[in-house]
Amino acid sequence: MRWNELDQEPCSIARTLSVIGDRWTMLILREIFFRHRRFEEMQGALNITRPVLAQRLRKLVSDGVLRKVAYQSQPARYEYRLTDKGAALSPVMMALMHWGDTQMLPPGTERAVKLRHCSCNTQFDPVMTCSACHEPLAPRAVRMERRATAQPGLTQP
Amino acid sequence: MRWNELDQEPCSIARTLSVIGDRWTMLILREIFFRHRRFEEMQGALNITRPVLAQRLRKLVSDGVLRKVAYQSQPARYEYRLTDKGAALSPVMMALMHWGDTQMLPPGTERAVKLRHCSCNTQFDPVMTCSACHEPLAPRAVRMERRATAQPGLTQP
DNA sequence: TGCGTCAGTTTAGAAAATAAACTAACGTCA
DNA sequence: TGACGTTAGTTTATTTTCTAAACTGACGCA
Repeated sequence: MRWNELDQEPCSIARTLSVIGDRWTMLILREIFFRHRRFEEMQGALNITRPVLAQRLRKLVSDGVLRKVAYQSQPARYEYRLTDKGAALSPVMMALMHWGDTQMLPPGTERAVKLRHCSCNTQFDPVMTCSACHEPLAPRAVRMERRATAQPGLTQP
Repeated sequence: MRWNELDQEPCSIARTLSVIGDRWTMLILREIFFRHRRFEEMQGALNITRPVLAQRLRKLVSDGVLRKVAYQSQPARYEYRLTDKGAALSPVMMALMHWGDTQMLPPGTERAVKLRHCSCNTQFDPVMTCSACHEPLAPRAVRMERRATAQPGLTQP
């Protein structure tokens, strides 16, 4: 399978990865979540090459994750902001961050980034819970079940 | 920045992406979450090229996300299973899936994959909540705050 | 002996990323 | 007026990575 065929997959994980699953996109979005919204700002912070940054921003805009907002004219200059669709990625971002904090950090190391919940104004950890029973989801307490119908390219003999 | 320098970053998102942030790794892990654990099984289901699959599995094992478990000898054959560190990625997987379900699916389309919570035996949606107030986290209700200390390569004037 | 299965490796060509320089539109300073 | 700086890219040449297809090797089966 070629990467650009991925958005045709019936699986939501595949479709999501067709948007954010490459080497740089989530890091670009991290910068946006940090409110670094401009090209030079992101380029300097990430040390990403310019052609890749330009191409990724273009794709994120065309995928509806970011939108360009003019912050000056003459010359026209735009910054990149999250759409609602992009803001909806925050659970993904938090989950990535929390895994790094708990699984990749040498014990005793302080975390580089903290999360603050605006409505209760507290530092917190993100906890994934079950919409039915509202309990936290233990790592092996979840089964992913494929629908019975044919799923070309994904089924298994 | 080269991709292989990413695991040196102080940011947990960057460190996580150094493990799972490339084009194929999360799809391979999806197969493992679906309990497709063997090379041929994954290769057929994903239509990934064999050299890439072999290299990614090798890296996931060396990163401690998967482990090889013998399922026969003569010839020795191994399958790939999640370690605890790997199983801890399930919130990431669920978050990716939920974003795809809610943001990428044409309205009215049925979801290809459902989640079942073993302890309450119900189909559910994953809900990210605040560890402090236990409320669901609204998309824009979270602030990511960088620690004040110097973070080479990440700070911003 | 020959075929089939599984888990890869090898090789050649295509695609993508990197690094460094370049472009373009403007604003400022002198 | 002209040189320089800022911002947001694009261009070009080189390096790296990925793809596709074939090949390897250990065994089981008939």
